[in-house]
Amino acid sequence: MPELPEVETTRRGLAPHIVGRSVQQVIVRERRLRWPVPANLPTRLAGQRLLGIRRRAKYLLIDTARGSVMVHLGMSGSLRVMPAATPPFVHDHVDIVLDNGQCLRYNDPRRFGSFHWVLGDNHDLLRHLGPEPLSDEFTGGALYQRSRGRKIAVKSFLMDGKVVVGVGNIYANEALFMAGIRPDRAAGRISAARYTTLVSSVQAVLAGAIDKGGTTLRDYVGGDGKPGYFAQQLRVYGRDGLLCRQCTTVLKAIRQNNRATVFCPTCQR
DNA sequence: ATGACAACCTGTGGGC
DNA sequence: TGCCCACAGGTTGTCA
Repeated sequence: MPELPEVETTRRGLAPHIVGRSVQQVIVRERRLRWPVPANLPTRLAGQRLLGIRRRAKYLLIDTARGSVMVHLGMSGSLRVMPAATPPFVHDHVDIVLDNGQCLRYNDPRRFGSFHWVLGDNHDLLRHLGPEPLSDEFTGGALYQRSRGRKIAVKSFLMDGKVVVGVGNIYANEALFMAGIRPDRAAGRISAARYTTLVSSVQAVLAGAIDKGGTTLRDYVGGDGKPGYFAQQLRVYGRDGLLCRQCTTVLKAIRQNNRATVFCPTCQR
């Protein structure tokens, strides 16, 4: 479900409800996520005060004085704050019970998400991540250099977490449309100038989506339980067979690495 | 090193 | 109505 804007929206929604609170207990109903939920997580977390909540790529890091809980929402995960007494619904796998009668509840039908306990952000899953897309390190020049000699399609290149983090299928499609670049063009055959445009497009699309509270296609809700409204702004994703909003050409769908790609054959070259 | 692909899961929607 | 298949917002690991 979530790409970077949805994770960031979740982070912003949760922060006011959990930061400063202490953890009373942790209830793990289902350990079998992408990786098993660490057996010592409840012990590590119980009694700790939550000092802050950060995001790195699509990971959420909830800090305590002893270490941090690292949560990934995978494809279908969500985190919500609710009264701890709320009866658990199907796929409610983890509760972090707070000291005010509320709890932070993790739901994930597909169980592609994960929980880790990390110290000092030293974790293999964080180690090899590329730059944040909304940071100064994400530049056209860097993309251009890194792409030389690569035959991989530019869309796949853009979705490679070692190149830049947080750009998933929806926003890769949208950013390439905005930049006027065909998703199936070889990454190594795109000019420096066009990569500069692409960086701006990625940033504009992600920032715009964060501003709208993310994209709700089916059932995504942020930490405050509200859906996102970016779906109304989508130019190509999910619009194959419909007309390009810019030139009225019929949008074309292809599959790349078994993911849906939609683009305008006229506007994107 | 690179790039294509399978794998991990459940739920939903379309076609028949 | 029911059944089967394709597909869904992600990422890692394997293989050629």
